[in-house]
Amino acid sequence: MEEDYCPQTLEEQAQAWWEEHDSFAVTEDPEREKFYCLSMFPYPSGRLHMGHVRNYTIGDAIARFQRMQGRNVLQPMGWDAFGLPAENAAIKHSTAPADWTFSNIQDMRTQLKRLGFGYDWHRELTTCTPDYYKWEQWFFTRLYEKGLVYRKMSQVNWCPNDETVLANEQVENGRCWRCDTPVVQRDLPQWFVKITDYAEELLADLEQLDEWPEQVKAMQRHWIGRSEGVSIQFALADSDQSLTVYSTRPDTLMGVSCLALAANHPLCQEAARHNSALAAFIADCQHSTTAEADRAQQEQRGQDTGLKAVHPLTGEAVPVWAANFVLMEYGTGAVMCVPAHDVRDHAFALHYGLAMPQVIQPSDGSLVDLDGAPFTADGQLINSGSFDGLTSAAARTAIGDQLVAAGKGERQVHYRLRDWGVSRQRYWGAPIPMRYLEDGSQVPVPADQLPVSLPVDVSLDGVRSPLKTDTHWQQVDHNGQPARRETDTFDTFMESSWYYARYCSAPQDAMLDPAATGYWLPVDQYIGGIEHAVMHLLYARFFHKLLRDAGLVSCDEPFKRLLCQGMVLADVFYSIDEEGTRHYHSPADVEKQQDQYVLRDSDTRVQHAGMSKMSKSRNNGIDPQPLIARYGADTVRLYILFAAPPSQSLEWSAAGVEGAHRFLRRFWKLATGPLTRPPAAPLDPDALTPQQRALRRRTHETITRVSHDYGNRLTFNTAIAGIMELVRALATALEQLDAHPQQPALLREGLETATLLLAPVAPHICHAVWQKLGHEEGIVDAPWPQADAAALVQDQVLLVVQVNGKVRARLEVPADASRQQLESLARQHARVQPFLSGQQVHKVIVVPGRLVNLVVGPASAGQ
RNA sequence: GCGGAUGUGGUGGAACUGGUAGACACGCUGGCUUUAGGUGCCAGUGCCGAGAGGUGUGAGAGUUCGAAUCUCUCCAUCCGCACCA
Repeated sequence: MEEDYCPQTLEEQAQAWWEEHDSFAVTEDPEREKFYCLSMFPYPSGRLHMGHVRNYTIGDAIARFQRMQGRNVLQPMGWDAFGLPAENAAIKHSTAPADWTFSNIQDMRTQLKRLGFGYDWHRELTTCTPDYYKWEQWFFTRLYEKGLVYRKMSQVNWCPNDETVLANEQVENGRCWRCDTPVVQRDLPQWFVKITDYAEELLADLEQLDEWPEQVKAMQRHWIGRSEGVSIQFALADSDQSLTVYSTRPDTLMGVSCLALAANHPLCQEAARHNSALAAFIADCQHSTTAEADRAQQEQRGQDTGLKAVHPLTGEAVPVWAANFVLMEYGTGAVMCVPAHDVRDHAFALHYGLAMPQVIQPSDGSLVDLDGAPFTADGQLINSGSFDGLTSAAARTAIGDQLVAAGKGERQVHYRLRDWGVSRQRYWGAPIPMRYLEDGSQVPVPADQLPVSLPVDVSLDGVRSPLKTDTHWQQVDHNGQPARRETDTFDTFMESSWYYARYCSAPQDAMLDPAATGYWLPVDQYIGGIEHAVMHLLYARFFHKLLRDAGLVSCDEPFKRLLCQGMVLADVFYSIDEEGTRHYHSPADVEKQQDQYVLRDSDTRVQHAGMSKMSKSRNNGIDPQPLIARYGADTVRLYILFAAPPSQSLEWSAAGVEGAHRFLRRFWKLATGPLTRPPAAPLDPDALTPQQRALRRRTHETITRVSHDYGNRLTFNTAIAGIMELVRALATALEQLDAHPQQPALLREGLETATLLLAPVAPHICHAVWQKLGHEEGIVDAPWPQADAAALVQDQVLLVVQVNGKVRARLEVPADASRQQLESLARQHARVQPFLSGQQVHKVIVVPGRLVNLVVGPASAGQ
């Protein structure tokens, strides 16, 4: 009767069964409660890695669990198919990005199917196909007409040797990754979407998202960065121009020692024409990347422009500097420096010997040593003329009022959030649907001429986008006038901002079907990596509100509940060749010899660069395929969920996969043994022995625990541990199968329960077991087990007795014992007595059902 | 630099609400089974100690009858920082 556990055969059969029954195809059914379970779709990089496996296993387990709860579950899958790696691969392997991408999709789809994920493949979408990006282009032209899209100059990383734009990722230590040329910043006209118009709503609606992790909402709040302050005008001496700065600390206005401008601020550029030192400084500032993380770590540098501003309240002259830490893209490109009361300004002033007037003192009047550190807290004003003595808060009002009255200031709400730049100077993306007429004006492509298809039969020279060199493609007729196409493509965050809605239905003649989105949205459970906590999730929330305002969706937020899984980390190894280029090596090819890492089968030493998330660019993805081939999909799924709770990051190691597989073998052995025979006598809970009642309680406690872990906590590791305990208890009890007439039915109930509880995680083996237990219907549609309250009742509970907080005894006590009884049982216990002799009990803490703590001390006459 | 997180045995982790630290696994040690084995089963396994007991959750302080859990300072690692996705 028993047979060997053979996952390869069994998993193929289960998958064939699902395929045959089209088990995961769903349609809208207003009679049933819907559940939309969505995992972030992958970039088709070639092979799945363990990060994908983790993400999709979590999603599939949730989807299957919700389905067993009786819900109408939608779980789709697709491909975030535009992006930079396709261009790099195309250059490296001389293929077209489209061919490479579609071939990767084939491979990865096969891998996903091999893992047994229950997707409705009828809804599969691929963002690089015109039937998808057509609607994105259409929507962009609607936004343009609504005034939510504009074009302005913005900086990019530029390689002067290759004459091409570089992504931040393609800049290594300020140099081009291909030719090692120092990168410079360059201004290009680019398209922006006005996300700042929605800043307030994006911030306020975070309050609605009570099933999002607090940390993610905190990150989004900081990213949006709402602040209240005053914009202050400084006139320029000997000029009719003026400078505007924004400050949240107008109370420090009397402590301004200079204004600082971005190097590419127009006034700086102008001043540099007669100031060679300044011109040199500005040129030097161009040798920097646009990445804010890099800039923030650069040494602060500045240069006096020679210009003088006029303090708006005192009329005193204030020097104007150029500084590398001021961004033209952010705010007005100018800030006021108050070295005594701001950390960054303090460092800057120390470095350049600028004045550091103190205008705030601590409220308690204590002295501060400004040579050491600035005083950044609120306090009381000094050296501020008529404002002396005011608190910071009062001074912010008073100084603000005075500036407003004088017409030199305005109260403003500012956001750190900047408008979304969607232009990319790359080939492999959705063409931006705009045209330029000969008079220089810009027009959107008319709806009936969409999509603007991306030519796919191209070869890449490694540097320039084929769109930029194809003058034939660029020429287009616009209502009888010659026009030129926009050659930039969209940021790929555009595609990933609305795919979740397109899954609901993909009409040929519309972007979305409001009836379908009305039924399915919002997504009930969204699962993806914590690396997307801000950008993707904020852009998608923004896009959703745009869709709502266009009447295409009806809710305010796209994702009801969010699970951010922690990264799966792997070691990063690299070597550097004679030309100084860094090559990343897969951890699978590296082995440790003594204290060195070397490439397998060679003597080449490699450097270890710590651990990081699995990525194509660092070549540290771990392919699940060898593990699936050896152990089967169920083992891989079980292991990745068992290894850690989903939200925690996980340093990849295959140690322990064996244990997961061993458990499935044990489970299979239990399930295919004598318990496949239907029990002769039905279960009668009243006829059980105390020992049998204990086993039944364990079965039902496991139902409670696992249901809570799957449904509420999303901690699959603890759920699996619970199932393992139950299976072990059943296997032990199986030895007494014929000892009692109730035993077969009792064990049968336990086994069926374990099978149902394990099904969301290891669906193939559970599918097979369910059939062997005689069920006609697939376990995918079996109802989730319910705990029997009567089985959960305990009449004895464990009581812990502590003396001064240290555990001295454990004893079984009646569950309904009173506080007095518990205290007395504790005091009388033989193992407790020695710790009480000669001591006086000062205090007794009784926590019913848990513990008694006796607080004792020396018996003294005085007390 | 800024923002967010994490830190518990040799290893992954558990302890859900301030109340038994180390569940469940991996590994290791010993034993049994098997012609043999990389299979299966049983027992042990935080550290110190013969034991009684002591001690222990990154480091240091604090609150509490009681702290892995709360507060403060510090250290390390990971994620994000707007053109990787």
